[in-house]
Amino acid sequence: MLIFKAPEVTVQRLSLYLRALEKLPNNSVLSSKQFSKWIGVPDNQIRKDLAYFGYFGIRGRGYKVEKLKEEIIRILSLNQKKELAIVGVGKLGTALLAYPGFKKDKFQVKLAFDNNPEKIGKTLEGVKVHDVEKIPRLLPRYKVKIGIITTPASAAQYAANKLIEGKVEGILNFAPIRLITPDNVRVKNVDLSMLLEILSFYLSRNYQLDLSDLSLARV
Amino acid sequence: MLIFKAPEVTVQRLSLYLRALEKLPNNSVLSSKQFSKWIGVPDNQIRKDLAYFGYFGIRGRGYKVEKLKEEIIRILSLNQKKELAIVGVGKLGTALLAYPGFKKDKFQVKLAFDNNPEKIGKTLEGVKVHDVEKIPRLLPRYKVKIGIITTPASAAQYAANKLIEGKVEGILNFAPIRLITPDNVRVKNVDLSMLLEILSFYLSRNYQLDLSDLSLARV
DNA sequence: TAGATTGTTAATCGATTAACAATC
DNA sequence: TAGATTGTTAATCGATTAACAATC
Repeated sequence: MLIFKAPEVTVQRLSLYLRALEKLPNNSVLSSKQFSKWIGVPDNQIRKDLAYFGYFGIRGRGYKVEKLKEEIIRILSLNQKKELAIVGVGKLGTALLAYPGFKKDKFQVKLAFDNNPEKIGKTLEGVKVHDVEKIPRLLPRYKVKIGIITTPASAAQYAANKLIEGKVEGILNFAPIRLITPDNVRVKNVDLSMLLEILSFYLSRNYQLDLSDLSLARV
Repeated sequence: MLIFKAPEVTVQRLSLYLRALEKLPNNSVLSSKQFSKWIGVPDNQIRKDLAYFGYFGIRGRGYKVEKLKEEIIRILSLNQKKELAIVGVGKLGTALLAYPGFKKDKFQVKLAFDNNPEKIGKTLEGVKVHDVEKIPRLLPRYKVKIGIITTPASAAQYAANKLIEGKVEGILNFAPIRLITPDNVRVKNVDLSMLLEILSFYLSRNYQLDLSDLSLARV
């Protein structure tokens, strides 16, 4: 079946749907309308998002929770475990090593790297810290396809280059810098100071104009 | 002057522009074309983003770096220091307490909260940990307008409610849950497992179809 | 002045929302 | 069958990109 490529926001929402579905009993059935009301995403958007990948519902009835979960898991390819490597075990990197949000059954940090000789060889949160130079050699051995960069900005591009040499296909980047990567390596940035600056922008801005449905605002 | 409300992506890029501009000498002048080449954002988009807020350039010449920096700082209201509070001092919260990306001159964590009696009263990274129940009382005293939530998902909405009672206007949420907040409280989510799931989706998907400029893909 | 580049309007693109035929 | 809800097409909305008059 030929379909249009789904936009990334759709993939994002699939992840959201899955998380919600996991709170429901397997044998229940859910209409997009009910689902919409619960998670706050329009029902037609839910149906559209799913339609990019196939038809999973029953007309007149809704979606079987178990079936839908399975399908989303398959679409996101969460049926096989994903091994992770973290580069840069400062405070943030070390915290992420043991982050409970990375559910052990789906994502697991297998390798940690740093360039600080005092850290190399140590074991943090049960993960041994290696020299960054070893990234290209160790990654394939541990089947790591996703790297997490928690180095300072100055070291991030170098870390990315090593990860790319190690044949990762995805990078989660916490360093405040735009990485340069080949097209087949997807990067998701977590740019904390940018996020704070966005919040700063909206502080004390008056939303009354928005609420009145005017799209004009006075500077 | 009346202008259309700028979209959030524009605010996001302003933050990016500022970071880049800070690497240039104050007295230099930069055209949008040069800037574009450097940061990889189309020149007309740069001009459009800036035009939401005024006209800062010189026709035929470009933008004075110093002036542009000042304007963006003003737009993002980064000219006054922003105090932060962190709720939940587990590993991630503690790491963020000392996060160097929160430049001390712009953003500073003033308060930390937890509900664990063993942590309350301790001082971590130079910040004293208080009982979450004290959030509404302490926040105004420290002029905190932005809260960071690093609790488990199960405690996040309660933390958010307390922050809202304490009159925050922005929340940076690391818990994997969609918070419910009033319209005047902006939330930015950092959803690490969602980000990993997005990366997982794109793993091993072949981009050849994209590159050939077909927008059709075979499932 | 001639060349360059801004600020802004118009055209395009892509995602969201609305609407409804298909069908359980 | 009648009512409900999917899957999908069409309309709308909003952001990006293209184009260019204004002007340094």
